[in-house]
Amino acid sequence: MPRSVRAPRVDNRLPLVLDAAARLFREKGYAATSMRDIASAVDMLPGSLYYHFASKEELLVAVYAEGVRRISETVARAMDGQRDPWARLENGCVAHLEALLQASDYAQVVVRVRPSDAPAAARELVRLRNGYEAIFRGMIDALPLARGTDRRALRLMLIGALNWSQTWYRRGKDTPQRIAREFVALLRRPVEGH
Amino acid sequence: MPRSVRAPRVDNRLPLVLDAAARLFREKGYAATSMRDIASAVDMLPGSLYYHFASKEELLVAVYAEGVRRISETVARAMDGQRDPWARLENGCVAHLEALLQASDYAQVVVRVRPSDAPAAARELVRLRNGYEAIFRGMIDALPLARGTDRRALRLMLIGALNWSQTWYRRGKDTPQRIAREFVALLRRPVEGH
DNA sequence: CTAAAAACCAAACGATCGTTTGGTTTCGGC
DNA sequence: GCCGAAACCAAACGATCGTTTGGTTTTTAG
Repeated sequence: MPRSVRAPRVDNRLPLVLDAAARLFREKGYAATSMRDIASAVDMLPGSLYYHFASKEELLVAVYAEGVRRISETVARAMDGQRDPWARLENGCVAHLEALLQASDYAQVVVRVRPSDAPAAARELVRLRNGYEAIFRGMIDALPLARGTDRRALRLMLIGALNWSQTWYRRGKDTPQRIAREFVALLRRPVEGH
Repeated sequence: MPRSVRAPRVDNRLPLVLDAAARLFREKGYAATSMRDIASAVDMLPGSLYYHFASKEELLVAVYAEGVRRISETVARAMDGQRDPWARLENGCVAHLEALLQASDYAQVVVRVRPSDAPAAARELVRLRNGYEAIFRGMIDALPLARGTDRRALRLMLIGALNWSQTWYRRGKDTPQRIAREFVALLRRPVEGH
């Protein structure tokens, strides 16, 4: 069961494989990316990938888990140092969008790939994603809101709006900071006029 | 160029093919659905599909176009009869979600499939989707809003939140009506308390 | 009734898919 | 310096992929 009884070799290309897989899964999606695509991106033979992973789905899980880890860490880091709940939410959303739109192929895989794309690993992928969303739930629950406000709807609306930005975001025309701040502002202050 | 110089036959299974393709593209995604999957769903041979479509991408475009047509019609129909801009928006969002979560496999394909999944047809798919989003833009632009409100951000936030609901919606636990109305309400009235 | 177009069937094409198997190189620890 | 594990290579497996080609059936218009 323990894959390494002694230290791994330094020429281990596993990190490169993960990077390439993350990039390709993000660009083309899970189903449209072949093991050969990933292997040739790191100058390996396709079969060699199976030294590190038992299947394509297991490789996806590894990328997905790393994606969740990176978003969680980024968002958590952006939150502390802030006391005000609204400031914590705003900083968290900015960090979430920065990871999703700029920084990390891994993070984008979490949003792009559906658990049902890898049936055997679906439950695990959902479990991983729920782990992250708990952070978001915490941010929302800390907000002082008007009586009767549906916090679940608020959370789902905000996460949905942020994640969907992946489909229309254009580098250079928008910035994650502006988008996230504007979304939070639209919720916070009344939008109706006259 | 005109495929039929006389009336098509009544035993034409083209509509069944489109229905099956829509269902499978929605369930499994574009890349993970094979022409053989679609053919066997309607008891056809794979090659026979090429009498109706020159390629898999062309079949996707047909499904996608029908999806856009159905959402547009549903939303437009739900809007008229209403005078108040906020009522029009609310009814439009409800109709959008009903199409997306309950009614139509075609509509779900429009949200699920990315234009980049079919490179040769990507521009056409984007064009089709922009046609629908124009309706949404109209609804937002008609709203009386507080000075300085970013209408583009408002539209993108609302559409994103609605479309993303596909990933967490559970039949029986939620209803499209409740979700859409709650989302609009969260934007309309101030959410901050104390 | 008949010709032709519509709507398929039957069978295969080459390419690519995820994966396996058996061997080879290369490095870390004693 | 040497041995065993780590990290691959080389080559192929059967299955499945989108698509093509040539023929067959069925229906419609005149």
